[in-house]
Amino acid sequence: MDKTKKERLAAAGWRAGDAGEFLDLSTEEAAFVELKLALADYLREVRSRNGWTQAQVARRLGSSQSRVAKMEAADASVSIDLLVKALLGLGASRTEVGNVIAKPA
Amino acid sequence: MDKTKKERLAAAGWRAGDAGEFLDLSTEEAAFVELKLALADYLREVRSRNGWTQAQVARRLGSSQSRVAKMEAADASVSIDLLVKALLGLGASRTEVGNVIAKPA
DNA sequence: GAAGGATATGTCAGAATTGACATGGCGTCA
DNA sequence: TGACGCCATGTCAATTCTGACATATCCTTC
Repeated sequence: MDKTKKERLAAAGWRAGDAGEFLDLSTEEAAFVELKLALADYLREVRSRNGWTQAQVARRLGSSQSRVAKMEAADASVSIDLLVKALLGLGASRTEVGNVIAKPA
Repeated sequence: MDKTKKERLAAAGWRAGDAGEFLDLSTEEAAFVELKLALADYLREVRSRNGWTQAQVARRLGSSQSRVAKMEAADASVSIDLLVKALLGLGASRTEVGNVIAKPA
């Protein structure tokens, strides 16, 4: 199973329980994917909490609706850098970002 | 002042106090750089705590000594993804990474 | 069930990141 | 002084990421 497929699957429906349950993710790979999912989920939460559309968020960040959708889906083409920059750009603090990453879902 | 120069300066000697003191970093840019510096510093700490050389760490991570040096220097060519993967690869937990990011230096 | 707004997915050219190599600097030891 | 180990910096080809566009899928509301 290639890396793309793994991230795709993980991003798709494996937020219940540990990602990498019967996927062949090493523990570090699983931790990485989970960390990314946590940020993606939080991004969506911040957006909906403020009643924004993906297009509005995209405008704020100087990006596009499709990329915001991919961010929220933790798509394989989205980096942690992008997610962190997006959260900071929407007003989240460094501490807030850290807590999202640290907290076990 | 361009982005590269800013990160370079910040990475060089501005860990005392807030980066972006008299640099023209916006608050989000400053938060991003500080976050990156925190991870870089922690990487160096983990390495020295274990008594490893940069070359040894590089071997463990499947990278090179020069890239590890750049990671620890929070070089502009280093992504947060790379820093996070490095820390996880050296045995740090997701929570540990989150705490490093969250803690106000 | 057509229309419209919102979100999802595929693709791609341009930009950014990465491992590797070369080389330079620094401290230590003989 | 020279040799050696460790860290820093510059460069670059290959890979990966990103914004943008096109298009598809969902929901509501009428």
